[in-house]
Amino acid sequence: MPESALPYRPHNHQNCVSQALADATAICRQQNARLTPIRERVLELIWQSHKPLGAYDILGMLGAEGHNAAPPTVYRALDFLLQHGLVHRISSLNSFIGCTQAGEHHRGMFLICRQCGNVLELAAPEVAQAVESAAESEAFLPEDITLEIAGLCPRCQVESRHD
Amino acid sequence: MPESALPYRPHNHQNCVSQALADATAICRQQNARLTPIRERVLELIWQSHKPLGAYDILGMLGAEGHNAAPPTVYRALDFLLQHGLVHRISSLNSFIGCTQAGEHHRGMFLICRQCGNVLELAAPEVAQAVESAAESEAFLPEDITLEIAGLCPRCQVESRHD
DNA sequence: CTGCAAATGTTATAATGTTTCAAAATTTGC
DNA sequence: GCAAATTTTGAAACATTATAACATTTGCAG
Ligand SMILES: [Zn+2]
Ligand SMILES: [Zn+2]
Ligand SMILES: [Zn+2]
Ligand SMILES: [Zn+2]
Repeated sequence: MPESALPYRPHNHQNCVSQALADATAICRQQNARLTPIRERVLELIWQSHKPLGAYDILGMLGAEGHNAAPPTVYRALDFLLQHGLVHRISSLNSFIGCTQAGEHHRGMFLICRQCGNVLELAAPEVAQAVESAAESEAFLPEDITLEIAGLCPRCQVESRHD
Repeated sequence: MPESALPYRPHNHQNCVSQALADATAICRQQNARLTPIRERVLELIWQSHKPLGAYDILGMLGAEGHNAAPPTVYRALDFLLQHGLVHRISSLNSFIGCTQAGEHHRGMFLICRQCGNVLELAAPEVAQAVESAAESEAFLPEDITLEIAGLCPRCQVESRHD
């Protein structure tokens, strides 16, 4: 059993945030995209934790800090961040999470703890490979893969045995 | 390249419907569950094609045939059908599709054509295996797998080359 | 028949996401 | 620098998807 992955144990999360923002800045510069204040702030809010946020959660947070935004503001920022591979959308939760592999070409796979709500993004190339070969066996041309695993993270498994 | 799977080519679709309804009847009897007229009708509507239907599509169809139902009626029927493994929910589309392997224990994988809208459900045990072993490598206990592949079906690939 | 539990009806409301048009900011060509 | 073009943001209304709460009906066991 591996050392527990970041979301599931205490860590200096400020590092996660700073790193994500620095990466985003670099990626946007490289792609000639504008990481405007709103977009950056939304990204930062999403990175507040390893739990996904809904668009209206973000909207509420922006409101609480005085920036009275309407839904399109948030959805546009999210679209931008999705477009540039800085966040992922978790379909099964209607929510959004920071990408831990921004910049790299990848197909995310998400381990979602139903207990604590934390999400771990895995690269899982062998899964992507299996998916692609299954699709190919049906002559299907895959473009976008949604792969979300709900279950119990290591920590919450332990806790659930303490009852 | 395999023979094109059912959704992507002409076939006697009435067979699909009858089979699905017969299976549902058998499964419900076996599980002591009541396949009431509304539930059966919703299942039949979903099976009208191999394209997923939204809850409000179903609601509209029920309305058109004189049964003036409200949203909870449809969502309750859908919950029942989900519970008993007779339909699947496609998270990325907020819609529902008939299960082609009702009764068998399985984790569905869905190939969704973005052009024609048809959905093919695959068993893909080797993908499930890869997913489970990736989860295990993180000491994660998977319970529910959402695996939806959007792309182009064989037919629509051919058509898109005719432009 | 009677009483209980499951299923359905009904109304209202919550949560999520989009369209549209106007205003402001930023970039581009000169 | 400056005007035009483009991108971004603001704002209001609206559309879609889903649930809560409570009343009523139905099916069934005793
Ligand atoms: Zn962190
Ligand atoms: Zn957990
Ligand atoms: Zn068919
Ligand atoms: Zn197609």
